[in-house]
Amino acid sequence: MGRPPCCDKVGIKKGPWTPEEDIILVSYIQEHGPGNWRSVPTNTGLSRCSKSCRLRWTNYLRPGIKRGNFTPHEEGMIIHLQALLGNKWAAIASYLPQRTDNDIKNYWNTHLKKKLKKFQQQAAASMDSSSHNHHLQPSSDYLPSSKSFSDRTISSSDHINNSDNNNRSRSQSQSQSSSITTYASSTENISRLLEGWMRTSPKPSSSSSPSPFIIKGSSNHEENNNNNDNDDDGKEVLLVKSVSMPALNLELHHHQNNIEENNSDPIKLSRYDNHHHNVSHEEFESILSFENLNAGSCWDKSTCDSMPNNNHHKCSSSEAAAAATAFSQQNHHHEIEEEEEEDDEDNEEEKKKKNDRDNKNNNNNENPPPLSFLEKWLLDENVGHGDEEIMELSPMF
DNA sequence: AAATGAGCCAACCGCGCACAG
DNA sequence: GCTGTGCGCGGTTGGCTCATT
Repeated sequence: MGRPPCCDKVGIKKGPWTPEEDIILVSYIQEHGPGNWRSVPTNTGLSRCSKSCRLRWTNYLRPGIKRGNFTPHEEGMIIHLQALLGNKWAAIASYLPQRTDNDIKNYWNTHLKKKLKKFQQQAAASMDSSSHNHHLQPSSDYLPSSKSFSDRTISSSDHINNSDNNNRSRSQSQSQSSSITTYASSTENISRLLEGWMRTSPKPSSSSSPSPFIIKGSSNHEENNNNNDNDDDGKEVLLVKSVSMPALNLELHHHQNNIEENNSDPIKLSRYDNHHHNVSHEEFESILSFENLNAGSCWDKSTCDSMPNNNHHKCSSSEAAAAATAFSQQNHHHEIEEEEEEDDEDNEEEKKKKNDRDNKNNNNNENPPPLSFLEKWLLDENVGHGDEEIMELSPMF
């Protein structure tokens, strides 16, 4: 007996959603909360299958979604996490609460894959040349200068990246211009649509699915990144999140206090997380440790074998991991440079502290396990980038 | 001006997992 | 333990726009 279709194929509308459909869907979810998707088409009269409704909501209508350009930080996150987790877009998206897995996946496929490939080639070339010097320098060193990956890519192939950037901006303007004719590209419509009701607490769903919203106090942090226009006046803002546990079932001990202090937000362990990432804290720490990430030669098969799901593609190349690490570091470095102009003193202090930590972690094995590269990175981001609220929603960080 | 190619992204499809009965 | 149902995930596609020829 074959699996029955999720819904009757007959009479099911496909293709782009219309404003009317969106309004209907949003109104329904406002009233009943997300979930129970099966009943949505029936109760709303939408000629869409339940999956389509869910997808439309999660990828587009859901409030708090950030669209548009990915920041260098986000790029670095994605590349890094992709190297670690493979194409686990949902898991990666859990680290970037404002981005949908679909968005990240698209961005990876259309931008980052190319960038990384190019970067790998450059890294390989650099390694070749450096091999003549009989020793492999740290990844952050064998990369030329302090220029960011993006910058270096531009310098090496301006036309490509310019076109890429142009594409991004083009895509932006395209979205805006095409919104005249292509409704699906306009988030503003939805934002306005949602604005009215987002500030009212949605009724708790009668079903077992809790409301995905948490109310967050007004925050300046939102201003820069949230394109959703929900907090344009700095009032109380509702941020989305059914905060699913970040991909690996981590319990980062030094964040535990924060979790406990802020445990008013229930943590929803997704099924995915529970069943696809049963990796121990130690394993992940080990995998993420700065040493492992930093030295391409350490990113060997044995390390890969300890990875969840043992995805070969994500570990198939130590260069990939090294490139990803270097990319992240370069991005991070680039951001620090940018920050320096604004907040020089604070960053100096932070960098000193960071260096101290790094030195301690690298030199003293008797100390508690070092912060993973990712942790440090994220922590530094949180300190140095008050405007980046990427991890803010995740109690893990 | 028209044809073609490339890039982008929203949406679809199929599969697998969890859970209730 | 089995079956049906609902949901989530990752891969892929289709259609749109812009750039190039």
